[in-house]
Amino acid sequence: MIIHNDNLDLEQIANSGQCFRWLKLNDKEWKFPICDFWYRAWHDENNHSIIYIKKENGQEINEKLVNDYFDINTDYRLIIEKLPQNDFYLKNAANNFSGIRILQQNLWEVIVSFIISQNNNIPRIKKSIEKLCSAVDGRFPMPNEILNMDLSDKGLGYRDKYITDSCDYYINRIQSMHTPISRENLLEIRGVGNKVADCICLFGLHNLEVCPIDTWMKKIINTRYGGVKPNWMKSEYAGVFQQYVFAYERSLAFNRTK
DNA sequence: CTGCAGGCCCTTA
DNA sequence: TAAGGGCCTGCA
Repeated sequence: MIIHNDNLDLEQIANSGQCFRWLKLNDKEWKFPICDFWYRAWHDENNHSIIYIKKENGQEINEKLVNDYFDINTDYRLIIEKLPQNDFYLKNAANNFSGIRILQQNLWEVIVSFIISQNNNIPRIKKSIEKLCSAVDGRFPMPNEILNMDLSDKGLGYRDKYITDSCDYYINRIQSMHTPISRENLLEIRGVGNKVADCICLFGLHNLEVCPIDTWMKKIINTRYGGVKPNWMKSEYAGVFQQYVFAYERSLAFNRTK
């Protein structure tokens, strides 16, 4: 399968922090899961806008499934055009990370992943998720499967009770819900506070207007905007803009420590 | 050895 | 409504 898109960069997406199960295979190839199956993708050597994708098991690809995952129906170029033109910091961030997209990942996986992410670092988050998956043959476990697991060896720390709580909540409430899941619903889960709920809304429910405020965003508000939350954080595509400045600020910090 | 990492819960005031 | 301590664990 071939995708042609100017606003899709595998490296930028993999490092954006919205997904924890992407694997870098070599200089150019990435491996990632969509709906219980693994895929592999790489950019054309001569044209970065061309992305080749194949399924690991060699089966034919359901192209709609992959297009939905990469949110191909959303035009990120148009979103970037909408950002405030007088905000040079945000413009610079968007220009440097215009290949980031908001993936449409499985809601359940997003819920668990971001509960694990609280007060945690990325290597350890990935390790915990990997251990959960390896208990069920490498796919992401369903709530009832997690409830049947021994969680003590998954490196979850004090979050283990939050995970079992979310399993109960998913089985008893979310699965049978007739109306769309709301932020208030998510906050009912023990271990889900404002920030985690926002991440689930953005990455699991694809609410692009939601802008999670984490320690990086707080730092950005303080150092770049004089302690006042800029209006774009409350705009229609605040979640997308958040991804741009998040990646940008982290790249600056990374270069400083090198 | 501390400090802390993409917070949240719980208790106080 | 706000402030502060405690929390699992691994890595710098």
